[in-house]
Amino acid sequence: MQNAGKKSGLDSGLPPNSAWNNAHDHQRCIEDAIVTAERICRERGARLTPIRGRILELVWESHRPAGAYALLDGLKPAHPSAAPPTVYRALEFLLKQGLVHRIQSLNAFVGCADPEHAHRGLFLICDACGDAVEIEDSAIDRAVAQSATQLGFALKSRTIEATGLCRQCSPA
Amino acid sequence: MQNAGKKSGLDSGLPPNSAWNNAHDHQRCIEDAIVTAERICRERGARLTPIRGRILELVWESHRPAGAYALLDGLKPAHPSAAPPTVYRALEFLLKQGLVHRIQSLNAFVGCADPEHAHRGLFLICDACGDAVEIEDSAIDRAVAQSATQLGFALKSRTIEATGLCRQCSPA
DNA sequence: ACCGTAATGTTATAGTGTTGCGAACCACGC
DNA sequence: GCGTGGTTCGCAACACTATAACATTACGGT
Repeated sequence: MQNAGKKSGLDSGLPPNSAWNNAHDHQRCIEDAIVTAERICRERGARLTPIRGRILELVWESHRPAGAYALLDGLKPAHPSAAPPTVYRALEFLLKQGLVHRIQSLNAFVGCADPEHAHRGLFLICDACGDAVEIEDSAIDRAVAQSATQLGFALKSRTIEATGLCRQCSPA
Repeated sequence: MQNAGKKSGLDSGLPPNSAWNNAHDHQRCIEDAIVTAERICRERGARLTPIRGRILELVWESHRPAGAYALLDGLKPAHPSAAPPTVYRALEFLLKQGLVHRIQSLNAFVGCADPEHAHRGLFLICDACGDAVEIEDSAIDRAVAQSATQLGFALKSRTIEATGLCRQCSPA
């Protein structure tokens, strides 16, 4: 269900999203994400302003990574004065709070399903439907950390992004 | 890049001819890369034209990922008519031949030290000196493949990019 | 020499991200 | 209430990254 097309102008030509979990109620997805974000920000004393909240909603409108300028288009109806820096500043805030992730290979952003604790995810991006899912795997973490350590490299951040076909989009 | 060449003891400590090894003879790095590229292209019937060769040289001038427009600047003296498409076409060719890699998080390109066989690397990028080294780790490959398989995801490609401080740049 | 394809030239434009500065806003202490 | 200082936002311009579209040239095979 994370249908494209609800109320925003985020669509840019890819096939409509198909949920990786057929049963998932995407409206619930969004609401949960917003509620959680509000709580987290309250706890941390961070300000989830209307602009930032709206960007977060837009990011969550689908599980497809959203580009900054698509987000800008979605923001403009409610905030006509919005410009690129408006979006990038909001994204910077959301990234810092761990509420969204950046997908480097797409220059785009997706909501984070588990913003409570810092984590290093692995993204699986479907070439067909465009959906990206984030998973965690401690084995990968260990393997990367070990490789780095062997070279005397002090790891600070890391991103893993994979492409392919998700179950729904795979031929039979 | 590092270990330009061939087999170096693969896992213990620094590769002998590493970018992160002060002693490494970088001129040799470049020459090896060019010679290898010429041979590979000859074997494959691919045409390593002057423009493509020059771009490859430029990419290899350092172990720091080079942006397309920096490469364009380097290309212009010898090819005054060069324009962005010139560079991107050359890069497309080099990428297809496996002679360079793209660093997604930097929108930049580095030479590949082992273009002989297809491989999925892991890049360690030093925040201080900017050098990027590519390493391979089958354990990571397996871990990623396993995670994907569990979700019914048919893996096609994957990139791993990590940042931090290399040994030379680490505070004692 | 001729033809078809690959490679390059050329111009224009799309897409992504940043800088700088000043005004508005907000929390906080007085 | 009233500053005051830091955060957020408006606004304009700009810088960087990448591709589209079409014309032209060079190469390789017959």
